[in-house]
Amino acid sequence: MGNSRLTVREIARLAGVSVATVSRVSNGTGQVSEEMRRRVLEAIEKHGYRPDHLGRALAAGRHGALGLVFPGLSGPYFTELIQGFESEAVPSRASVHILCTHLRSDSDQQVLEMGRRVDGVAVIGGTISELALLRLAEMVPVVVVAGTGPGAVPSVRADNAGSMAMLTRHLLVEHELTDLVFVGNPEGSPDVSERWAAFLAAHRSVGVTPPAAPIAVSMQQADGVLAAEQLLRGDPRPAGVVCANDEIALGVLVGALGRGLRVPQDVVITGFDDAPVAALVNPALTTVRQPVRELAAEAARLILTAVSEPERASSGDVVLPTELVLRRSCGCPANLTAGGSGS
Amino acid sequence: MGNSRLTVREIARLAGVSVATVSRVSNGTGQVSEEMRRRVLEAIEKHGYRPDHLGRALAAGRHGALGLVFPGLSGPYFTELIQGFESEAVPSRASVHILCTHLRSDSDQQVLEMGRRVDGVAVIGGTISELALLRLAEMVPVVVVAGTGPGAVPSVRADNAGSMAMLTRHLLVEHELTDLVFVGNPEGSPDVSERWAAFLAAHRSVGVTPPAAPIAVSMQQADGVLAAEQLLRGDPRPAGVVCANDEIALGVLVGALGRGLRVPQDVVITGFDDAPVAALVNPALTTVRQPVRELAAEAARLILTAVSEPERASSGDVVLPTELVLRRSCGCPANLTAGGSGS
DNA sequence: TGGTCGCCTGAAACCGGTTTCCGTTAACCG
DNA sequence: CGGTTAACGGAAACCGGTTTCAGGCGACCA
Repeated sequence: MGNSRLTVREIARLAGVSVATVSRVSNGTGQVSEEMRRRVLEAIEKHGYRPDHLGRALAAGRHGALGLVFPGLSGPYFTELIQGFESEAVPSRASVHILCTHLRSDSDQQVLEMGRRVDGVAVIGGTISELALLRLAEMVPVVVVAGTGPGAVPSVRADNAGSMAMLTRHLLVEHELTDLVFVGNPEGSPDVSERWAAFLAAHRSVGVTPPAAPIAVSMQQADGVLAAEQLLRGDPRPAGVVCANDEIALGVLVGALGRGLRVPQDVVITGFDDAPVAALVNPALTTVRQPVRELAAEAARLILTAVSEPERASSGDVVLPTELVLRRSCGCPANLTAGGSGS
Repeated sequence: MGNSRLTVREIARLAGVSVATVSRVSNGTGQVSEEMRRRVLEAIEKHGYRPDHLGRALAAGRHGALGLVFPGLSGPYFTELIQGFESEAVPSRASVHILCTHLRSDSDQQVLEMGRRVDGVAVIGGTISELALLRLAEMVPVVVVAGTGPGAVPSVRADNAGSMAMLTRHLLVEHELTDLVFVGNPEGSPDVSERWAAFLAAHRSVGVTPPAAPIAVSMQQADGVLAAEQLLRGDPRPAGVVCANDEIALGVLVGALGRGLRVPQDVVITGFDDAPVAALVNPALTTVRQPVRELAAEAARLILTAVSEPERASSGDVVLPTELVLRRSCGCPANLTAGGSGS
C-alpha cells in the first residue's frame, strides 16, 4: 500500500500549499521561498510521497524508456549487447524494454506496439521486416545495431569485412591452407552475411577457389558440435574451419578434440567475437575481437541524443573497428595481436 | 510523425461524435450503434489513429509492464530465464523491463524506481537487499526466482537439494569416489548455496568427509577453465569435480582435456542445468536438469495473476522438480536418466 | 507617498485517454 | 394512445502529474 493514495493534490492539501508549488519543489524548478520549500519537503518526507511515473510521463510527453529488440538470446554476444545498452540507458534514468521476436509470427506487430511505449528503439539487424522498421522510425528514433537500416535509419555495426578478410588471407597465405570451410548461416544475420562475403572475397583476392557454400548452422555451441560431427568425419577433411562466431568455434573445437584430432596440427579452427573463454581454451582460439558492449552503448547514446535533441539526430552509419587476434588454434606460435582495421 | 497530433478528441471531432463514443468503439466496451461505429472506425482507419499508451495506462492505473531484475547476464541460464519470462508476458500484452544490478552500488534504489514503472517484478534470488525487496513488495506484487523471499514474498525455485544429494551420493557410492571438490561460490546465489549444502549433507549421510571449502569462482566457462588450471595441476588431484553449473563444468572439461587428462578415467566432472551443449560434448556431461524457462514462466504467471486478481495473490513457494542426468563424464557407461525428485 | 519592478504563489489549463452519469429517443406493451 | 423501459450518446469528471498565466506583495526608487 504505502504511498498508494498519495497524489500531488493530497500533499498540497497537507502542506497547505498549491499543487503547483509541490511540483516545483519536487522537481527543483521555478522559484520557491525557503518557508514553502520546508513545508512541502516536510509533508513529502513524512508521508513518503513519490510522484507517479505515469502522470509525470504523460505530462512530459516522454516515456523515460528505451526499447531493445533482438531475434532471440543465444550466447555471450547478446548478453554483452544487453548489458552495454543497459549500462548507458540507466544513468540517463531510462528503463529498458526488451522484446525477443524469435519464433513469433507477429513480431512486426509487437515491435510497433513497443514503439508506442518507449522514446526510442534499438533493433538488431535482420530481426524485423524493413517495412516495420520504417514504420517504427516514423514514430520514434530508431537505430539498427549490427546491420544497416533502410532509408535514413542510422546504424551502428562492427567492421566485419576488414578483419574477416585479414583472417582469411592469413590462413590462406601465412599458413598455406587452401581448403577452408565456413560455418555459419549468412541468411541468419547481416553480420554473418558480411563475414561470409569477406571470406569469399579474400579467397578471390589471392586466387584460391572458395567453397561453394557455407555450412549453414545457427550460432550456438551445440550447433558447432554438430557441425564438427559432420565436417570431421568425412574423409577429405577440411584443413581449416572458419566459424561465424566463437561459440560455434568452441563447439567445433570440443567436437574435434573429442574425436581425437589435434588442433591446429590436424585441423585449424577460428572464431569471431573474442569471447572471454576464447583466450583460455587449449589451444587458445584465433578470432576477431569486436566491441560488442560498445556497439550497444553507442546505439543507446545515439537514441538518447535523438530523443533529447531531435534537431541533431544523426542518420549516418557508425562502424566500430575490430581487431584480428592470432592465437594457437590457427597454427600461430603464441598469442599475438595483428593490426586493427576499420573506421 | 504519422499519428503525432491524433488524439481521441481529434478523432471525435472528425467523426462528428463524442470522445466517449470513440473510446467505446476503440475498446469494444459499452453499446454503440452500427452507424456510429462505422463512422468512428472510418475516421480511425483513415487517419491511422492508435490510442496513446500513456493516457490509457494513466486512466487504467496500470502500466501494462512487468519487471525482471537480475544480477548480471552470464551464460545460457539467464538467457533462458529471460526468454521464459518474456514468452509468458508478451501474450498478456505486458512489456518486459529489465534491470541488471551487476556492479552498481545503487541497485536497491534502481529497483525501487523500477517498482514505480511496472505492475509487478520478478527478482532473481540474491540480487538485492531484503529490505529493498520488502519495500518493493509494498508497492507491487513481487516474486523471487531461484531463491526464497523474506516475509510473505512468494518464490519460485528448482529443487536443488534433492538432485544434488542424489548426484553426490551417486559419485560417492556407485563410483566409489571419496575425493570430490565443489566448484562454485555459495555466497554468490541461493541456488549455489543450496547445492553446496546438499553436497555436504550427502557426504555426511554416507560417512565420507567432505572438503572443507568450495572452490569459490563465479559461474562462467572462463572461471571453470581457471579452476581446472588450479585443481588439476596439483599433485593430489581430486577424483571428481562437482560444478555449480554446466558452464563451469564445460570450462573444467576443456581445461582437463587440454592438459591431456582423460575424462572420466583420470577425473570425473559433473555440472548442473543440463544446457543443450552438455549432451553433445565428448564425454557427454553428467548433470542435473532444471526447468529454467518454466521457472521464469511460472514467476510471470504468478505476477500476472496477482496483478489482475489481487484477492488471490499467492504467498507460497513453488518448487519445480529437477532430474539427475547420468552421462559419461561421471563414469557411467551410456546416457541414462535416473529418477526425478522434488516438488 | 506613489509607481515600478521582481519574486512568489495559486487557480486553471493541459497531457490523452476512460468512465460515470444523465438526458434523449425509440421500441414495446397494455 | 399514454407509459415504462432499454438502448444509446454526450458532457463532464477523473487518472496524477506539469506548466502557463495572472495577481499579490514587498522592496526599491523618485
